[in-house]
Amino acid sequence: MDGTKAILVDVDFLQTYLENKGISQCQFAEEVGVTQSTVNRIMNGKRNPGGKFVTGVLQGFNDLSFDEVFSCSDNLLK
Amino acid sequence: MDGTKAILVDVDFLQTYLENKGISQCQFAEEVGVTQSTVNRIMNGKRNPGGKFVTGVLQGFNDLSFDEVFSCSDNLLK
DNA sequence: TTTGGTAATTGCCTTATGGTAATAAACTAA
DNA sequence: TTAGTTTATTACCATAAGGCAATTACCAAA
Repeated sequence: MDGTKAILVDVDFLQTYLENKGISQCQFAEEVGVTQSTVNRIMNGKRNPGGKFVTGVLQGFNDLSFDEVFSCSDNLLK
Repeated sequence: MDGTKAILVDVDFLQTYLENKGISQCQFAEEVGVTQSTVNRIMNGKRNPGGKFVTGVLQGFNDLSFDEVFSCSDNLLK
């Protein structure tokens, strides 16, 4: 909706990762330290991930790296 | 002030990097796409870097990586 | 059919990020 | 000394992230 920069999530990658590990959106939320509502909004492109989400993912899943999951680009929110 | 997770900046690293390159806080701010006030607040630990700052740094300075400049830990704000 | 787990959604609220001045202190060069 | 640059600070404001709670829909297993 605007041209501001934001951290983006590779939703497809994350989706696949979670499916392969059999982790539900709800479990994921808990591990990351945010609510299911927050995860869902981010996974469906209604919110950009903030510092709390990014940190939670990287701390909660040590096999994931910033560059794998996130990228830096322009805001794509609807 | 609280125990929430946030992205942190390696201020010493960034400070040194900018000094070595002879880049002022103001020039840096412009390159990153935020204001000098925002850069200053982040460099002095009064604000955590947000998505705009992180993205601006990584896009504006291709020789910098997320892992070099940032880390994921608990909020240290005063 | 009913239970249970999951994903999707939404309204309301709080807090954090970032902008916009504007100002002050410090330092350097002319 | 004065002008210019840089860093630090601050009050006020707008917007975005995230929580909370509740609801809906879907689908599989008992």
